[in-house]
Amino acid sequence: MSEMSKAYEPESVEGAIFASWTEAGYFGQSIVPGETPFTIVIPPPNVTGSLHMGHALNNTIQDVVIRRSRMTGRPTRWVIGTDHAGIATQNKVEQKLAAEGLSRHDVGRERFIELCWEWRAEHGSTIISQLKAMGCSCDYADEHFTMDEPYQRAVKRVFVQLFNEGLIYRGKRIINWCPRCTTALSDIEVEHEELDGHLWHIRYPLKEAVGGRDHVIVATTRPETMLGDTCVAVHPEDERYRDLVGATVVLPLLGREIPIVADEYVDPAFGTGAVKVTPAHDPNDFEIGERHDCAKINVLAADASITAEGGPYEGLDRYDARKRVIADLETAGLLVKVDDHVHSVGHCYRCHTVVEPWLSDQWFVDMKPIAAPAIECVRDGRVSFHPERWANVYFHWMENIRDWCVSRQLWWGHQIPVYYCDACGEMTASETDVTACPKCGGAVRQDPDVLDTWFSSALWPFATLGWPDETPELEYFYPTSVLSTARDILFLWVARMIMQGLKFVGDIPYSDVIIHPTVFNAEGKRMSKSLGTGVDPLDLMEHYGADGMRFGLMLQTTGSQDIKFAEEKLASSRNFANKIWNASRFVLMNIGEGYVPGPPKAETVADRWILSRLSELAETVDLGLDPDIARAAGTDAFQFGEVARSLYDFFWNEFCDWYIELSKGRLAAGGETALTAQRNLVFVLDRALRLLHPMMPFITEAIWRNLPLSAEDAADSLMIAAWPTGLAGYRDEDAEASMRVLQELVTEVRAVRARYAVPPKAQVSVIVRAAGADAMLVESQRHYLHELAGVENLTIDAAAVKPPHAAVGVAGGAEIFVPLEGLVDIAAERERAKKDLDRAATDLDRLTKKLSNEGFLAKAAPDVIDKDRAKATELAAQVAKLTEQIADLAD
RNA sequence: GGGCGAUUAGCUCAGUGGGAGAGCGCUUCCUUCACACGGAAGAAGUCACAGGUUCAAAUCCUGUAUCGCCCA
Repeated sequence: MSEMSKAYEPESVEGAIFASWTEAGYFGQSIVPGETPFTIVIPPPNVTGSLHMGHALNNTIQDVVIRRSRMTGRPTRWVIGTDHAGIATQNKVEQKLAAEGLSRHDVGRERFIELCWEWRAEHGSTIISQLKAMGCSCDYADEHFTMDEPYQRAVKRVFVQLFNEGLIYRGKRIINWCPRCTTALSDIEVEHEELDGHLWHIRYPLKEAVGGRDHVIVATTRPETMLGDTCVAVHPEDERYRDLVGATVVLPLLGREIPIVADEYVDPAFGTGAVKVTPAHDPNDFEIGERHDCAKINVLAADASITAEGGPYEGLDRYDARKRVIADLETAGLLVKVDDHVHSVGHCYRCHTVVEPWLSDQWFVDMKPIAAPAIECVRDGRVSFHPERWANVYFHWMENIRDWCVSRQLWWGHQIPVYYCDACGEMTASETDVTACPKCGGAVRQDPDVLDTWFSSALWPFATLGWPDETPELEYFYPTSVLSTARDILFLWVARMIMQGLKFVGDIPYSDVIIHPTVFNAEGKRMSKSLGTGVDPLDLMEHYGADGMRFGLMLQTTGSQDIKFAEEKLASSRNFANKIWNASRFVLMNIGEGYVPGPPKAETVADRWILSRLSELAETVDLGLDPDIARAAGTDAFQFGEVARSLYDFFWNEFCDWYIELSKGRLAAGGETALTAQRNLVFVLDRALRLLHPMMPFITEAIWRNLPLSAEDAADSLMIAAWPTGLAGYRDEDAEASMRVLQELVTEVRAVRARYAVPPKAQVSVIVRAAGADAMLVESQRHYLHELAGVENLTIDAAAVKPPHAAVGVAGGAEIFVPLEGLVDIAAERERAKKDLDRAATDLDRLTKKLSNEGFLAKAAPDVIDKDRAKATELAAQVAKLTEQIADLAD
């Protein structure tokens, strides 16, 4: 493969590799009877969206898991598609219309929906193509959309069944209203933010004085809502107001007469202890109003301007109305004081407009009966969260669940399948279109509202597999295996998918939920396109390659709930890709024409060592990526950061830095020696590329196709090649211990060379003072010292004497002398040796104390004591040697 | 108000009972034959703070501080 460039160039590789996967049809996986499938449904990205860092991370995670699974031979399916995103899509199309000076009302509902479909056809595949650029191995041929015709059937089926079971109802309630989107929102679509505001104290005059008092003072954060006040409430036990209960107040500005009521809800310690009650504009006031039978006067229109109920303030925007109300109260001498006050204000999660609690007719799902089994399946372990702590967040929300407002005053979405008969008042829910009232035969009209987008996306894990039909896909792939998502989606989606899956399919939607960290920018701020604090994954892929971006993200994916995005990790990942490329280039360049593939042979210590290290790596990767293996081992699954680091360390610090270097001499030797070295290099590289593939699919595929493999190892593509197994037998503690000593020896000699600036090509003589097993070990590694440290004459002698002009060092049980006539600075050597001695003596001291501690000897694990004893023995020897060396260096 | 997370080298972070680690940055040396997106050697930490448990604590417990997130 002489055509391999000197540096890895992702842009010249990625497109062709992806095209080859597509052409070979590796993405779509069909049913294989008898095999256990592995399935992931993508959390459907918003159809209006484009790839952001959260997507990049989440989809890398899914691809890593699914690629590994595919290589283990399980039939895999990664279901892909997008979400119709009611509010967001409607906003996009309305913006387009606004540019032409039109509103959706100008074009009408039917045409508007057509325009939404057109918009989707034009822009809806953006994010899918970006997933392809990332290398994601989704089943692209089976793309879904939450407004597809079959999907619409699923939504209707769910709605009608819930309706018929009495679990969906219509009611006039206080809901969260976004006056910009002009729709209701559910509680969890409202984002609360602490804002600096004021607490206005307002004098409400009594109609008739009571006990000499002619007014009551109320405190409010929202003075404009006084236009809708229908009572004033005080706590029943509040002595200050007891005699005022039952009295009548004349509402300032409007003159409406309203009662003073006593209600337990009022907190006597807040404000003045007397609160104005606006039942149509506050959920708590609504409750008070219900208890005391007060009127509910709606003073806000859908756009948050004042209605005719607001008298002279009609037509004013809510904030202008506030200013006018305050000014008028002040003029009237009714504004007592204004305090600064921090309070929590709800904002629309889509457009960040301040939402209004608003009284209106909406559809609700009764959640408690559906929630119970969904709590149970997490309690009993059928569904696991990763990290585990998210289960507690889930429980807390599910156990305090409130009814879900599912109607939205939008046009784009699933129109509520309920039909009203004006003649007899009958209300019919139906999966099929209703044209006449089933009761009286009169004309019907369908409810104009649509369902919350999340209502439909909650069905995603089974609606994408064909439900409500009993398809073979549903039978085979459901329940799915893993769901990966961000923590802010836990309630919006995960909880609801579990509830709906259990309710409608009778089984959990997936067994493992990954809650991945949130990606923040380098300053720890939320990434936002509008604030310009975001980073575009496409730019990152251009700079670092898709693999570099993926691997850099995986390095940062730890158990922490936040990632402060570190671009330098992507840079080091790009460098890592280049390292992989060049190490592979080296291996391929050193395989001759006549190379015959064959199995590896653990011939040398280095061979045994690298195979042992490879074996441990494979185990780490399996534990980190396979939830079943992790469960069996009792460890936490999905350790992406640890897996990435292990791969990096193995490939760079072990395979490249040591094993490849140690193989150079053998390759040069030719014959059988070279052949064994070649086969071992190919074997380790092959297995390493397989293990790396899920995280770095492009570069590993590009290299792997050029490896000369035996028939049993070969495959058409790395993507479908076998996942490494059966490496456990290569574990070899002795080889690892020997290599540690060699590495110490080499590092010592190199350090001497660096200290005295010995030219790279110059050979040095080394005298090692060692006896017994230590001497044999060094002897066996004689040639390695030559190759790795430039050692020409190696003398191993138990009775060696330090030459006069020599640098000194200690490695394991051996002493090293490097004679450097004319170069050695005796005083500097002595200082350095003293420093080493200090360190060794301190460690030895600590260990000696520990080993003479009876508590330690009595209670510590035997292997810990043995280890410490061995260490103490070695340290004692080192101290003796260093002491002697220092004495020698005196002359 | 309740819950969760974080606090370890200049920066970003691993490490969850038994020798303080990585990447980036920094210092010195090296274009040697896979790679300068590289190699070799090195400097650098009161593991936030205070108690406690333990033979042994960065790691477990309690509390405090600071920062962040979620819920009410």
